Amino acid sequence: MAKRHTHTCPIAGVLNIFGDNWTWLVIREAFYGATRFSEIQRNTGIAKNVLSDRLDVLVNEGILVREDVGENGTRYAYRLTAKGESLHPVLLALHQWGNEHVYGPGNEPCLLLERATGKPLQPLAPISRDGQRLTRAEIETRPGPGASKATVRRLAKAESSD
Amino acid sequence: MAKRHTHTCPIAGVLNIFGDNWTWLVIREAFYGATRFSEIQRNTGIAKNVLSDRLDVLVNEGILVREDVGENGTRYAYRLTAKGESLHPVLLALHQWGNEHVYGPGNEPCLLLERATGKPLQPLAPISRDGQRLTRAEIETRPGPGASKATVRRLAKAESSD
DNA sequence: TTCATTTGGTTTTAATTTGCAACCAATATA
DNA sequence: TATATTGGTTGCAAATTAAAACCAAATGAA
Repeated sequence: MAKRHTHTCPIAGVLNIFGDNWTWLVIREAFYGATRFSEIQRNTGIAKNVLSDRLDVLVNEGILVREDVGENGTRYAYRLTAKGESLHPVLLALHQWGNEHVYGPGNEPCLLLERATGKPLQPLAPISRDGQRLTRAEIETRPGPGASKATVRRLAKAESSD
Repeated sequence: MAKRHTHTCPIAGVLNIFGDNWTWLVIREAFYGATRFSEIQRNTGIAKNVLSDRLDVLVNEGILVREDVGENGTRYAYRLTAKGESLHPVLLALHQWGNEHVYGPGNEPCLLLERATGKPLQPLAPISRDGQRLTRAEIETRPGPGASKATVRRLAKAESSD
């Protein structure tokens, strides 16, 4: 978290919020249903001061909300907002990669299944309008309305070298 | 990168490799086609000693390979392995989230399009065997063959509280 | 052939961040 | 009233990072 990325890039933008380890683990906890400070701390092993800081960041970014439970006291619940929930595909992709490449088939700590059938969830993949899986080559990366000049140059070069 | 996560969890496992900011930017560079040390350094702004360290990690993890170009000299190219390429869905998910939630519609620095049609790539989402989008509630998270006792307890609690 | 430049780093140093333990205020419980 | 729990904050030592200087090998230019 030392240095902010200043170039105009969606990935760099995400990393300015989720720059460290712990932030993702906090998000994981939120998706697993942990809401309390102490609960998150226990489950992740994060230092209290760091957790405090990261929760502030996530609340300020509108990814979590801090609710006052019990009743006007020193008890709070942190919950995902809609913006937070929209991180689900990111988390799924990380989860599947971890199962496949960190632990490997047959050694997954935690499986993802379709609840209706009990079958393994298919690997997350980009899909075309007509439901076909898209390869990397079938996806074009193009400067958008918010592109900087550097981005335009960058992408021109990347596309031509592909 | 200070502390390794020790609990058995696919996400924690990924974070032990991709724990920091810079590692993801290096991966982004690899996907954009940057192969050279100096090129990656210019494009990311990462300090040379840190880049050196991160490239070593990625090569050791089998995510990049270091090839000797030019010919047996001091020139190298870093390229994604198949394992590295399999990070594509993660990167796409990050990219789409950044466009949507960091920059916002109409201000995306970098669009993702289906090359065949020029239409925006659909948001990455989990789909069922019969091609239906799955909500979070339709996905079950269950201890796998490599689960620790802690994971089993954890998930039992999470599922019951959903 | 000599000299400068580029590449891909390593080393050094200072500043920043982390992990850890101690502490604390406000409730809740016995 | 005393004690425990929750959700933090504070202070400090240790680890990590950023920035700059330095360097060896190979290439290119004169």
